[in-house]
Amino acid sequence: MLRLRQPYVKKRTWTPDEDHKLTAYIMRYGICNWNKMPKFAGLQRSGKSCRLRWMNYLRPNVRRGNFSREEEETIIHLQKKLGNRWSAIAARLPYRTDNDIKNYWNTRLKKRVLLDNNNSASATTKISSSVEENSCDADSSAALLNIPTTTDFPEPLTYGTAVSSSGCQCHQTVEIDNSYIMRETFVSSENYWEILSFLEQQLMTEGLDCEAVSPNSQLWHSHHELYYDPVDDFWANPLI
DNA sequence: AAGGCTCTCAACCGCTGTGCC
DNA sequence: TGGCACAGCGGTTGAGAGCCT
Repeated sequence: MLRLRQPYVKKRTWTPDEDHKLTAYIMRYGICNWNKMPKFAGLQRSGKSCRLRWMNYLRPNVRRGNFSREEEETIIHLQKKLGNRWSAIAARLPYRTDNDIKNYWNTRLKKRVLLDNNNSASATTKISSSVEENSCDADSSAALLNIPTTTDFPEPLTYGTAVSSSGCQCHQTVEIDNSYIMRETFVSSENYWEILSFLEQQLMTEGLDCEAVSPNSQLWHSHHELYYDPVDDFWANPLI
C-alpha cells in the first residue's frame, strides 16, 4: 500500500489558550465526538489532534516526568512479552500514556536493552527473570513491581451530585446542572484539586469559553444525542 | 560566542478495528 | 453484506533544548 505523505508538515504546538479551551470544553461537556469537538470548542484543530492532546497531556490522570526504576523494568519486561503494543503496555502502567512509553522506549530503554544484550546477556536475563520468577504473566507484574493502584490514592471529593463506581476502578460520573455529565477515571488527589479549581473557575467565569457550544443550544443537543456510553471508556479497566 | 550535532518529546500521519445503518 | 464514520494504534518526524567543538 502506497503511503502518501505531505511533503512538509509544520507542527503546531498547542498554545495555553488552546489547551484551556479544550480542557474547559471537556470538563464541562465531556467527550462525545472528537471530530466535532474542535468546532464546538472553538478550536482550529482536527479531532485527532484534540484527542491526542487530551489523552497524552491534558487528561488529569497522566503522570509526567521521570520514569521510576520499577516502571522502566515493567516496560522492558512487557515490551519483551508483548512487543510494541504500546497501548497494551500503557494499560498496565497507570498514569502513563502509550505515547510516553513509546517515546521512552525508543529514546532510552531500547538502547539500554541493546547495550545490555551486547555487553552481558546475563544482565538482561536477570531483569526479566526477576519478574518472571514471581509472575508468570504480564498481568500480575504491575502489582509485583509496586505500581500504584487506585487504592493508593485518596478518593477525591466529587464535584456535583452523583458518583458511581464500577468494580475496582474509581470511575466517577458527575452530574452538573442536571443537564450534562462529566466523567473521570481515578485522578490523583493533587491533580484532582488542580482540575477542580480550574473547573470551578470555568463555571464561574461565563464567557471565558464563549466559543464553546452551550449545552442547552440546539447545536449541542444535536451532537450530544450520542454522548456517553459507559462501556466505551478508554480507562474503563486500566489494570487489565 | 556561534554553529553543528544529538537527544527528547509533542504532534502528525496512515492504517486498522469497530459499530452503525 | 458492504459502506461509512469514528476511535484508537503504532510509526514517524519536526521543534526545540542542551551539548559539543
